[in-house]
Amino acid sequence: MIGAMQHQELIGIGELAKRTGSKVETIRYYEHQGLLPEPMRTAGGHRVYDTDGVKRLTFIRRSRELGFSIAEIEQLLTLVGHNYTCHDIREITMDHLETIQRKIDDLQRLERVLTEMASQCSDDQTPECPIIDALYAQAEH
Amino acid sequence: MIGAMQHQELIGIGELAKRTGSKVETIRYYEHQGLLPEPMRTAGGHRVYDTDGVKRLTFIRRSRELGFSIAEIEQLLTLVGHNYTCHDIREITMDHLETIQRKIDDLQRLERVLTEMASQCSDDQTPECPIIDALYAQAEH
DNA sequence: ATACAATCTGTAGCTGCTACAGATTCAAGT
DNA sequence: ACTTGAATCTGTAGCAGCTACAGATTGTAT
Repeated sequence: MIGAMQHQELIGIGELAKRTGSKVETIRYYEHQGLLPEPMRTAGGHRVYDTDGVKRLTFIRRSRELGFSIAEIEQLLTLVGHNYTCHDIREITMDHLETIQRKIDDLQRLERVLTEMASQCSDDQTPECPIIDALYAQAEH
Repeated sequence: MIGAMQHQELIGIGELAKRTGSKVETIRYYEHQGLLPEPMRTAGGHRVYDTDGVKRLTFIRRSRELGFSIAEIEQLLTLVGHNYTCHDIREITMDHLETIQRKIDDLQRLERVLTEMASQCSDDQTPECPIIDALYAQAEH
């Protein structure tokens, strides 16, 4: 098959930002971090993107929304670019899930302690406050 | 009553760090941020702390462990130094609780989505992966 | 041709530390 | 008194993940 050159729509960074729900500065930041490859440029030096750029940035943004770190996204993208298996991807995802679950646990512990402390407050106009007392107390552990 | 000068134990920054479970650099950071007042110094310029220093830093560390931000701790300490009521303190605490609960909600939403995605994985050696498909998909909202 | 928007690079700021480097200073031992 | 070696000093840079400028240039529409 002789490569049938397809017409690619070319867009600027502003349009890319709009289509992916990013900010222009964020796109440049990802490029600087190596998540996005250096794009083509106009004669004047403005960045030009094609459909691949939109796809890749969509991937990045979706991953960020799911809380993946830049480093994790780099892993995912490297895998996707080379030879990946569903197993590999699932493993990264499960690691990430564990991180999230640990954070949830930590926050829920804080929530319990703070709720307990606030419940002991009289909530009135006196300067006697169990919260302050607790904060000054040596942490016993 | 003639002021009975009490003997105050004086300690260096290393000892203060040990007693409060902080790092030396963190203490200097808090000082720079205005959370800790500038302490006395030895002739040579080393910081010297007394019991008040220990108390205040304990307060800060306990607050940080409960997830209060530097700004919130500043508020708390200002209130404590002036005329505070239990109500004031409780209000800051409840605000903080809401922030934490919002974070928990966000993380639990992530957890659900990621778990769902991972559950659809075949987890085998093929390069067909629902997670990757989902990440490339335009977020529909 | 000209106006105005978009983009360019580079740097600094945010949060809460942590980790250096290179220069003192302190405390203990001899 | 002298000499180590540990502690401390100041100042700066780094981490994550952006965001927000400033000041210069380019693109586009009329």
